[in-house]
Amino acid sequence: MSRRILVTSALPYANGPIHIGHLVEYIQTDIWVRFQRLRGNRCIYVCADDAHGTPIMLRARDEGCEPQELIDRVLEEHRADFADFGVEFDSFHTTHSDENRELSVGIYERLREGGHIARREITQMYDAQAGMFLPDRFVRGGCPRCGAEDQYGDSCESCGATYTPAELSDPVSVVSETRPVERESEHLFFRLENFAGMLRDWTAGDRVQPEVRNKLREWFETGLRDWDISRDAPYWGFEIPDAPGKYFYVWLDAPIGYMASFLHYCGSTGESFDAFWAPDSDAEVVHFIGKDIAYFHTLFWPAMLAGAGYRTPSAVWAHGFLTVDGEKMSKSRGTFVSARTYLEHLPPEYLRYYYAAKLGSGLDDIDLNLDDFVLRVNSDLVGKLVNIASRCAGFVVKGFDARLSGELPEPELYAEFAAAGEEIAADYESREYARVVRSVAALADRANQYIDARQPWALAKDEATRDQVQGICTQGLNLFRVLIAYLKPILPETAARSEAFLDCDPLDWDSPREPLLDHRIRKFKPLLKRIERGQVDAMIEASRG
RNA sequence: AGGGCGGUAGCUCAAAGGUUAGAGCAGGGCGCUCAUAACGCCUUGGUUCCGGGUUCGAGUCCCGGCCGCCCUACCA
Repeated sequence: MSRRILVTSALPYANGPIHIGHLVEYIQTDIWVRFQRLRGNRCIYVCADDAHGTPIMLRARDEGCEPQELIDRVLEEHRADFADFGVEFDSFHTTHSDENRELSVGIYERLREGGHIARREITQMYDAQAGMFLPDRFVRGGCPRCGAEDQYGDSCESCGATYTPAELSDPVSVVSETRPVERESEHLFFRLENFAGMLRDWTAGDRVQPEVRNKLREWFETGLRDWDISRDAPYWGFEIPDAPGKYFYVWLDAPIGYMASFLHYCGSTGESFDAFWAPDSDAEVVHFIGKDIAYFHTLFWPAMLAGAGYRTPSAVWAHGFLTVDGEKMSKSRGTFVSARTYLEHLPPEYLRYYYAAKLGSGLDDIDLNLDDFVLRVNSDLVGKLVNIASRCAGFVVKGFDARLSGELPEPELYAEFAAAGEEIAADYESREYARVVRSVAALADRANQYIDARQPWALAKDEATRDQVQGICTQGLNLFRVLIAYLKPILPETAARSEAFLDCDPLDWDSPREPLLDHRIRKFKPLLKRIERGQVDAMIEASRG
């Protein structure tokens, strides 16, 4: 019986372009989604732009436009970037949508009715010049403990002290560059403590990774505090129905955006929303996120869902960050590469492949080593994998009218390749893509060894042995076909070109069971091009700023 | 500062406490010529970050350092 799975990636913030750091997550998720579909599972992949919050409001103000114009423009850019990287969403929506407003208000009201919302006065920094309350991060000043200059209003990057913005020496609003004042305001809070028991149970299983579970223990031990979910006008977001002039904090409606995007999908396809979100749903809901936002997704989010009468997620899977040549991405070093800039210099599948070659199931950061990237892609994909097809195709096309033989000379070898699919599938399922890539590369080596040992080029020269060449190349091409099937979640375009070359049905996970025999293939055209270090250098140069 | 995670060959990564720590790539040598200078065979390369400890046995477990990343609830 096939599974029904709703998959999400974290919502990119709608105030800037997608970059190669973001893409780790979307590529990781897309690979998993494509794998599930190839296995015959029903897998729906949704995402959205995170289109609310102070930074978007201020950015629009800076650009002299309405927030709506900004987020509309960014939405189109994001959609194009993802599409060009082969990230195949069923729905890429926006949190500033009717669906999200309806769901956010609904969840809020249910939480309120359940006694999970509290109101109380807090003191916050206020920028009189700009006429707005300031998030802690929008106040900068000297650290009260170590004296470091120009620190955020909530903590010091230099000594690690945590404090309130009022404690800073010489606090300055980053909005107006003036000194902010303290002002009282009533805020709404989500009473997370009400869900302490539920959350302990929920996080105890394998819904979260062991590293995250360790992390959560800390939160439980220090006690769950109320979560401030309102912001005062002016704020770009949804106004709270029973609190005029107050808006939902962007992080309240952001995860609800997952549901909203799915609801949007339901609207256009007739899929049942409740089948996935009702408390008794037997469908799976899986969130892919970065390790930095684990607590939003493993504390607030499941608690909100439980409190509002929805099902909780089946799993929340966090990944690490991207470094480039061992360091944080940096504009001055040119390693802060946008998705678009990458696409102007290199094919998207190479990045998909390289990320896959680095990704495991844990939270470790992954490194894009630019030298390694060039060598690895050229060696694995062109030198090993595509080479198998390239070296066999000519013999079959020229010598045998492009026709594959009626049987395999070494069915046992083929069976070994086909049998490897089980372990590879388990690795995809558990997000151990680096293991997938290693397994396939090892099989590609064996395929090349096979061809090397049989020496079809020598046999072709002798009339007595010429007939063996067709079988050997048929064997080689079938081994190639199996490997392409295994890599199809990572390299969808290459897989499509390979299917066209082999003139076979679209490959799925069961395709390797039956080899392609007594069948006409097409003329071979290079499936992938080798890359040169110069292309990477040009990309880095174009990203330097 | 506290907490979490990590540190293994030039590079990228593997190794349920158990042979002499392994692969791929890069480097060196040989072979081959079907293939996008692709492929095959052989080969160099290690104080497993440092210092202690537990154990018959430690890359792995414990303690203390160093380095990197993340979190610390109002950046998103």
